[in-house]
Amino acid sequence: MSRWRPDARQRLQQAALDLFAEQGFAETTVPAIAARAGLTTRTFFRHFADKREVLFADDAEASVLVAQLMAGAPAAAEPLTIIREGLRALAENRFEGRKAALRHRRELVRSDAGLQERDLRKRAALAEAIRDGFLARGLGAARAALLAETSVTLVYVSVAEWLDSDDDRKLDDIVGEMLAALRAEFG
Amino acid sequence: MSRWRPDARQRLQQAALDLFAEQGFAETTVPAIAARAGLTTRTFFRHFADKREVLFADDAEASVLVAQLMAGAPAAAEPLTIIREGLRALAENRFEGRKAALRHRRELVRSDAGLQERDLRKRAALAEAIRDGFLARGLGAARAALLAETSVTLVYVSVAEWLDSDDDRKLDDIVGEMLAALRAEFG
DNA sequence: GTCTATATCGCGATAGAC
DNA sequence: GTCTATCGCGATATAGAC
Repeated sequence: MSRWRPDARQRLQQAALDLFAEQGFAETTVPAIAARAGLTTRTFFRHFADKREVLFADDAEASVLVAQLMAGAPAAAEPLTIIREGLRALAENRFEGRKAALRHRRELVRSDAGLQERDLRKRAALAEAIRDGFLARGLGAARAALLAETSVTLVYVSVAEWLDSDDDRKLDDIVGEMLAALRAEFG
Repeated sequence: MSRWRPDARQRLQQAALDLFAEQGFAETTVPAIAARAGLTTRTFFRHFADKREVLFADDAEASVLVAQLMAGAPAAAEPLTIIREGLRALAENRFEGRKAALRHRRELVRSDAGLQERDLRKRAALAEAIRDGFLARGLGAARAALLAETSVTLVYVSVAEWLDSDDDRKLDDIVGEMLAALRAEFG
């Protein structure tokens, strides 16, 4: 029997999400989150670097997934093929099936400038992971950066369209359309 | 004889830049900035929303410039033409001739996560300005977003290359190369 | 776990500008 | 007189140090 109830991190996360939903992000203090989880403020900051991070804690997994995919792709694979396959895996693993939760988070992020900045940082981190993957595959710096940034653009524009739409279109189908649109634009 | 020395905003900005250079961003407190400018902390926050904003205060002008350019372009102009012309104007107006200062700012931004986030937000604001410009020209939402994000990618990847290079290449020439590279990639 | 620095913002008063 | 910039004081929350 342990001194602490388990899953402190999860409880903090849940408490935070609940309070954000109830009273908004800015109006929710860290002590309030910690109290609801039955923990101290100090413990909160041991699990999350700051209040914003609660909302993006598991976004880092996307970068890890991307790194694995890119390292595992055949040596001869074309960059564009890698991107298409990678976006498919990303859509399937990290987005599909979470539409409602992602919509909800999007609203929260829209309500606070600080959250928007953190969101952008996660996006930038994903771009870096992709860029590093291409660098590791021997591409030049500029080309790797260009491909990485464009990949992330595809993800974000597609996800936005997907979250806006009420039909049952698959995210990955939208990604395909966006890629086609991009090629039409710059072909 | 006035009660206040004029240019409070400029003095605050200069004091901040000096102190950031001397002791770093995180180590510089707002009271210290205000004191060096001969003002109070409260006055600092009336001019700048937060400590980070001092470094990016005039980035908003880029969005204004973009909005003007896009509104002024001929109705029949192709999106890609508008982008090419816009990036040329942007390079000329906001980057060319400021290489040393921009390099210095980049170092500062690299040193602090909060500054990185703010930098990304300014980048996002530029993308929004471009997207809005295309929307106003009647393009669909997805197409406008795709073109805007790609434009900003071109700017940032080009600027990074430009700041890294020690030769005298013009930023706009690098932009041209990047656009060509992008077309080669997705053509 | 406790303590504390410092960012940030609200409020009322004041001093010149127009 | 009204308007705006500034000051001075204070309150609170974040975040990090000890």
